Amino acid sequence: MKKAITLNSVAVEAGVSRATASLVLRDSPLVSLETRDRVICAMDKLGYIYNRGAANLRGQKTGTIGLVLCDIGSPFYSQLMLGIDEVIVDANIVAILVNSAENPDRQLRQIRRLREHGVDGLILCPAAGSSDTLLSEIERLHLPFVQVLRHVSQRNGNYVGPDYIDGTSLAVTHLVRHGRRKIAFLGGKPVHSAARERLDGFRKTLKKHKLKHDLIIPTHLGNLSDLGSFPELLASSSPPDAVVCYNDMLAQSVMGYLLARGKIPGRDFAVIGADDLPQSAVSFPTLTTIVTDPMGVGRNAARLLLDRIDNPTTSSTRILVSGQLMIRQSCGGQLS
Amino acid sequence: MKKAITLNSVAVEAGVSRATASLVLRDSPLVSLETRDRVICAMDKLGYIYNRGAANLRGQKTGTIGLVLCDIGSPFYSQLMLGIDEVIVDANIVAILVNSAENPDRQLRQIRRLREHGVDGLILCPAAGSSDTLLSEIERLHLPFVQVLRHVSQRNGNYVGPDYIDGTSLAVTHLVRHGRRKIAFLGGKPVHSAARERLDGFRKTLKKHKLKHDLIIPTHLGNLSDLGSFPELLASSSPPDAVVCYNDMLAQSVMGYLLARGKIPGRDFAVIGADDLPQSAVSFPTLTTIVTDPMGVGRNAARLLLDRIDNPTTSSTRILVSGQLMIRQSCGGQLS
DNA sequence: CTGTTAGCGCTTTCAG
DNA sequence: CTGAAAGCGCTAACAG
Repeated sequence: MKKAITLNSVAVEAGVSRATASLVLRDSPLVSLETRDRVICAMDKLGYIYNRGAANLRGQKTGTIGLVLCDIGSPFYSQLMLGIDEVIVDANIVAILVNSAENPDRQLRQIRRLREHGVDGLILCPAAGSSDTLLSEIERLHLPFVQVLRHVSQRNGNYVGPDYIDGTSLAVTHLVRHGRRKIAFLGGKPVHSAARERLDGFRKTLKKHKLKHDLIIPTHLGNLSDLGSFPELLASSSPPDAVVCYNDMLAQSVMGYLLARGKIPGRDFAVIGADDLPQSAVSFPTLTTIVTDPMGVGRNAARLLLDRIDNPTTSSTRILVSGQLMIRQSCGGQLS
Repeated sequence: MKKAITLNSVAVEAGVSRATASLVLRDSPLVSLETRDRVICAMDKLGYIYNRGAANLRGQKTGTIGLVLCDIGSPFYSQLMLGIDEVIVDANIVAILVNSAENPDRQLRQIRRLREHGVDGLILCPAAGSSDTLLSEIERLHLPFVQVLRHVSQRNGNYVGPDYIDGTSLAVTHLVRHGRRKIAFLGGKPVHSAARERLDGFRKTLKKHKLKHDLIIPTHLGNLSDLGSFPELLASSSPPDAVVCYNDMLAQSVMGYLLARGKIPGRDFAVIGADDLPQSAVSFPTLTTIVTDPMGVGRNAARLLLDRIDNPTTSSTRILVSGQLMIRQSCGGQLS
């Protein structure tokens, strides 16, 4: 390993002091043009690389944020990251990605690790089963944070997520308007706020229409081929005529299941998903879905976090990205 | 901002010197049990947080690696990250994720930024159109790196990727064996090695079977609804009877297109994808696909990088994760 | 087994 | 406009 090129060597090469070189680094207007040029030349010549680690030691901010997701394997989170990336890249900030894998212990370990690395803040999608002490844990670390998609507490902490209640409600209303009367909800147990809110919207709206609202079918969301008791229900003497799914992936799986049995979604049975993933626009049938705009959530979350990093004392904010329904063939749209 | 808790305050609290406390931090056996306990107690009591940034200033390694992807929005990359995460998490290493968005300039900027943050190495999926100076650029930064999925140069630099040539070849052979004679390739221009290798495997194998091998349809992969000239070709007087697609997402889109026109993939037309994404096992029809094992690629890449970080001088390694064909309904499998 | 002493590479007063 | 000097929090010899 050859000797590293430090700001000092640059300064020597340019014939100035280290302090002056440092000023050039940060585009300070206090340096003469001539000197600046000389320093910049020296940097190029030596192949100088700025050492942020050293700078961080003095300054407060590291220019990194932590991203704690519970399932980095899911396409939905990819979209979220895209939105986050879009805003942090302009702020010259970089994201450290860790995976809690829905495991609260691992989640905490990873958060601590992030803290050791000195991240300026955290975007966090709390693992299912996170205890409500999670937030105070993070606060004890003096880390600004914003929860996305799920929240641990109804009141505390910043939160950005889709309006699941409203979205699910829109979906149910749409189904009812299209004459569906026996509507099931497929997917997930109420293990976190995002699932609970969906179920709330589902029940509430069915109740409003005086319809049966207990057709809730849990599945293991990590496994797309798990449709829970849906097959049995479908084969029963009074099968449902529509299903709202936890997300698009599951909805696509249901559509596959129906098609394989000769039922055409959108004609014989209505299916609605949630998320509006790109593939939902090109499948057969195309999928009617609750738009949750993960990129938008990501953008908002990142912006909120950056703001909180600069103004740590501001009180908690919650941003609900309002949902809308993308109507396609699987319910309501024209089947070609 | 209250005074930060440093190792020094811990040492004072525990009544030892900073050096001793530092030893405790790193589980050195040179500290008496009794002292160790006292120090650990002090840490807990004070809520001490290890400052890696400061440690990095002395040591060589930061315990971070950079992950430079060209499209963090794609589900395929999610799987890759899952594999990488699996191995680095055990090594107590954390990944900084950046997105080149297929833009070589942005890619270089991001790599420089990672370097400033002191990453120990790089896992890099080179953006389409990366010039061959990219590798020397990175080497000049003294960064160990491994390319994944695509490579800039045939010979230089570590590389881990699926065996696209072989995989595509398997697909074509399978189609021929099932009586398909007019086989098209859908998706992508040969803008990077991963695309070129697919096309090579495609042409080579068709040639071997003495079949027409020029039915190559470029599409814009970022847009799933872009099927290029496929619709026209299908409507022409001598349409193809099978298509190998660049990836599963595109294959699903094609299947949607076919179904919407009353053609059943696997019966009237054969479709093969690539990647074996989870949804390909539950769609209708289920998708025959070239398994590229993104998680496996990720695992191998991460392992290779960690090895190269420890042994920087070792010569370049290339790992081809061999492909296989997952046979399902869209070609060869039983349509229920 | 524990303490002393130098730095790592940078920023930041404070004087020129 | 430029330089000198004092750290940021930690590790790594080297002495005790």
